[in-house]
Amino acid sequence: MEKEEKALICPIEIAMEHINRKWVIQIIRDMFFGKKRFNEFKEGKPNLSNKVLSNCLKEMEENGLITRKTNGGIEYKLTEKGLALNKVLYELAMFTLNTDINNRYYDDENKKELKKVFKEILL
Amino acid sequence: MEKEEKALICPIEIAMEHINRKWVIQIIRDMFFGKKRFNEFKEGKPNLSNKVLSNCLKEMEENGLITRKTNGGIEYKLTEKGLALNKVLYELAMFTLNTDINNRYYDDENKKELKKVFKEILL
DNA sequence: CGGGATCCGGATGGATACTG
DNA sequence: CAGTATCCATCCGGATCCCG
Repeated sequence: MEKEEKALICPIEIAMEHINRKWVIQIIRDMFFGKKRFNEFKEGKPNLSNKVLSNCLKEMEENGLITRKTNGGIEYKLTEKGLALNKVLYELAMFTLNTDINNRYYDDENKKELKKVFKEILL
Repeated sequence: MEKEEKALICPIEIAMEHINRKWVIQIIRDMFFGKKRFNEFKEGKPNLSNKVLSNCLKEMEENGLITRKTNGGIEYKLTEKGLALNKVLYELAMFTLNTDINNRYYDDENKKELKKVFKEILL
């Protein structure tokens, strides 16, 4: 009997399957910033419809990123696994801030402040 | 005259706009692993059609992640900006490896080896 | 408040065949 | 080798209305 071999799937691809969908990363970011409820996630996202948000939260729950609990209304929380995305989010933010060399999106002061905020919240 | 304010878009969202499309991350990973040519990117991706790959490479070029140059055939290369995604890729890989606590995808030896490889190539 | 049910249109992905 | 050109399927987002 030979040793069982699992086909080695690239871990990067597996990670991307968790966060590929359009709103997932933004919702996770919101949760790191303290948001918990359905209608909170919709704030500032005029294009996010109920259906899409609902599906999104469901998929995130199936993927083990969040939990859904009743607590005088329904609250969503990051799981251990969801929290483990902190460094991914941090590096995504740093990528943008570090490659915005022509200050297309931010001036130097913005960058400094944003780096500080993301570091405090995500690391 | 008041100070000009740019609307502050979340840097995480901007980063995601670069890598959201289905094959982008895998192509960038391939490039970190030394692949340069159209047909090399197709290896191991039976569902990646010519059209989709072509569009994908075009968009990545527009986004400043890669360059396209003729060199006895056409070669794609990561730009400085593209290379700056190294830590994002690394953290994506680590996320999967660190949260696979039930060894669903990898056994402990695989994990150790994969961590080593990604560290060498991406950091 | 936290969604579910429908419906629609555009974007995206994929297969196949062909080309300079 | 590095794509284009078609055609087709589908997914997905978004709008709207409805419900317990």
